[in-house]
Amino acid sequence: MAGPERSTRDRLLDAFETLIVGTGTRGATLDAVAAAAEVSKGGLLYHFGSKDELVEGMLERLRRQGEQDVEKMRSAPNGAVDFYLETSVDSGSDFDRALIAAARIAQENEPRASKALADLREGWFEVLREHTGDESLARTIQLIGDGLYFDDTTGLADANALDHVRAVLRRLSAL
Amino acid sequence: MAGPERSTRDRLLDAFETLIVGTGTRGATLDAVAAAAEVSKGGLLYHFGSKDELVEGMLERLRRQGEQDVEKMRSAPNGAVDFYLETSVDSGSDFDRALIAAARIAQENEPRASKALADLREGWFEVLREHTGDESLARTIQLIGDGLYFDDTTGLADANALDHVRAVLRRLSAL
DNA sequence: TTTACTGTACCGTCTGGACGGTATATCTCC
DNA sequence: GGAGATATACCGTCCAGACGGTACAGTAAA
Repeated sequence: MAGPERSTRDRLLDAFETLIVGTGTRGATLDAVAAAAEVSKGGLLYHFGSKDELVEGMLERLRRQGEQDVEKMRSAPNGAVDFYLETSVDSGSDFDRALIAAARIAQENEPRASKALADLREGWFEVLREHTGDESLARTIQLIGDGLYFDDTTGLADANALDHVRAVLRRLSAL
Repeated sequence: MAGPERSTRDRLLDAFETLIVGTGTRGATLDAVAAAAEVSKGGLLYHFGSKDELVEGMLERLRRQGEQDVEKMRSAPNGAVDFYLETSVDSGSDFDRALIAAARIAQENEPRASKALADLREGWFEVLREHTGDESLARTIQLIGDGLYFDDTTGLADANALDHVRAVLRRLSAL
């Protein structure tokens, strides 16, 4: 374990997200989060005074990760559209995990989580519109990305989905 | 209240779904479901011996509703594709509610819910492929539908989304 | 001395579920 | 036809355990 020495705070957020993704918010109890991060419950509550602060901390980190992702998307070698679609299927990255966790929380009627996701989506949309020069197409691509994400996180994944989408987009751009 | 006399069983399932959709599975406690259905907790447990049986009952009803929906889609006057897209945004129907509730449960690592949804999606896909004669396009349309659903249930809805999709599809069919 | 924890003990509330009871309708045997 | 048995559809209470959170004494390192 000579890794990059992840801070306890980050390990707690990692554990929180992983539990939410794996078992839903029900499974992400304070005890479970502390145990998964190999920290005592007292230790968890030292960093995050309540479950709500844990959520807040997670969303804050997501926003930072999101800004970086939009940057990467903007300068992706194979183009923004392909970058967006490719990263819409869960690759298991930290960012994917944070995104799925936030979506789960958003569905529980948490306006802060919905807001964070909406802001992120706006960032992606801007880049998609710039690169396609077409609002309708940009929105449609974003919906396809959402669909890929949804399927992935609901156990409905289809390995060939991305190829089908690419085929259709190729036909469109041939116009 | 001269209505069609919904059975207690159905009212319990209605309440269960409504609570899941509104507040996530956390909010759908036995007490809350019983109260919402205006039945005592004992009464609930008479019809569904455990929370698991409540889930089972819900999925069973969803399967029946799903079969009917595929029938309707098959013979929709404006075509199957438009029917599918239009019913992918939450109209507040019983079927929509059941579908959203099932998706929530599926995300909690419940293989039975994932299976029920996957079967349903297969039914829709068959019809989409028949009507488009194109597997890639059918899959892509299905992804767009999933995206519409996801956005709707995550508080990210965009009123014009459907119009943008229609515009893109029109361009495609012009080929 | 401050920071970053560990560990244990505890509290009030909520949760799933068990259980005993009740009202009413239907069926059974004489 | 009347007495009793049985089934159906519930009600309301109780309990053990889990949960979020508090409190606090101790520790090891910088």
